Amino acid sequence: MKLGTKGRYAVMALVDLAYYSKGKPLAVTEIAQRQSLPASYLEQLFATLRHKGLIASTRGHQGGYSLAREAETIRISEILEAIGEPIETTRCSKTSDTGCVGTKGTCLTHALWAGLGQQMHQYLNGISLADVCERRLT
Amino acid sequence: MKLGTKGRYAVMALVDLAYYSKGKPLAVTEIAQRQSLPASYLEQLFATLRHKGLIASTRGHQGGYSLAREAETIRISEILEAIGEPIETTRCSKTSDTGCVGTKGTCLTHALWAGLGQQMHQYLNGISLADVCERRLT
DNA sequence: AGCATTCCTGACTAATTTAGTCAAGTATGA
DNA sequence: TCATACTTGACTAAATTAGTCAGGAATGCT
Ligand code: FES
Ligand code: FES
Repeated sequence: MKLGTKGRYAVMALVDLAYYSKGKPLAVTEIAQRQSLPASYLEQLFATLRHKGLIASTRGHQGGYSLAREAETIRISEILEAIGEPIETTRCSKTSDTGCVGTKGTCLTHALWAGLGQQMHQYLNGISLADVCERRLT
Repeated sequence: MKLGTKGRYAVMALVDLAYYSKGKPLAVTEIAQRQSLPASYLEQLFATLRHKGLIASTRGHQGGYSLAREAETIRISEILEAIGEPIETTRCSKTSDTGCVGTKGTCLTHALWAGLGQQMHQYLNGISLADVCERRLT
């Protein structure tokens, strides 16, 4: 049950973006250096975040990335889902081929894992980028 | 952010054990069949669960495994930790070589992930095997 | 005693996922 | 025109997961 670098990096980068960008777009290399993340990897992540509409890009000289919306309105749960790091506590939902669906609909532990997933989602959905920036965390 | 089979299988098996064992020990193959889990894999898992003191074994004919303690006193969080599926939302804690510890102690998102981890642990710590058996889940 | 049953252990492996790198191209402003 | 910076896709090394397999050891039943 671990969080991968993809999700962590994405959130770190967006927090950095929200924190240091003053209206102007920031270059990937700048963010990568400041957060000590691999720049080429971050470029990949930013590409998908852009496709998902969380950030906007400006090309050419003085270009870079900026948040597509206000930091207050971007929730952590959104970022993780956009980057492809979803909360998967159950294994039965989608395909059902690898799923643990028994004869009686769901396995004995389904409700447990579903509850855990809901708990996590609730937490991450209640926190915005701005909250992290200003350290408003419980 | 996904739960591996190791953790899920361990909990499923212990729930089965708590649910179907009436004082008598149950064989691994029986549990594996009922929950449709790979038996040889489950044997491995049960070995480590025994070493951690969560279950007890009886060898020979009519042997099998039984809970070492009352189902009411075994928390899900214990099982996951025992089986080696810990909650790892941060990456800085232990070794610090792969950690994302920046110059100023902790990275910008540390508190966020720590909060998530605490949330998860709290949830799983508040639920016992007996709770799952009797479907007392929120 | 002998035999079936069941736990017990360690080594080994195939497949998947993660965590990236790298190279080449495109757009932009100075 | 040139340096800057985004954009894309292909490729890969390493780690982790999810098991299998073979053999051994204890126990109770007949
Ligand atoms: S987790 Fe949904 S059926 Fe097992
Ligand atoms: S998660 Fe602890 S310092 Fe980044």
